[in-house]
Amino acid sequence: MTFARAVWRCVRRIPRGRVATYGQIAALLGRPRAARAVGHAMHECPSDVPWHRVVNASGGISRRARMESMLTQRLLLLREGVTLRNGRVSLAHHRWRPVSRPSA
DNA sequence: GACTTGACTAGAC
DNA sequence: AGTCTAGCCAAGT
Repeated sequence: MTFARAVWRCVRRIPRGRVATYGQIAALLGRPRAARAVGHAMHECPSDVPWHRVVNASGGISRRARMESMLTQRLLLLREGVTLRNGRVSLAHHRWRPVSRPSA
């Protein structure tokens, strides 16, 4: 099992209308310092992964090569009822809080 | 196995 | 609050 697969599995658990940060995903997988690697994994995620529900620690949409991807992410989030202010999600209100953790 | 590349972050200005 | 910097980690060369 590659780290990337573990990331995708975790992201698939994020419910509609909720978001998680790269660092949060990393922590859930037992690798609190691997936020950057999570981003790397998201770069090549399968279509069944709700990648748009992953934002950076500031609640914003991280920069990437194709700006189109950023716009799409904003659209998908709005469609799910996630409100953005100044291009940022209010993590206090929309952050996903899983009940159980996959690793320990 | 060393080196490079990012959809990252916390801390310092 | 915005910008910069130094660590961070997995993947692909």
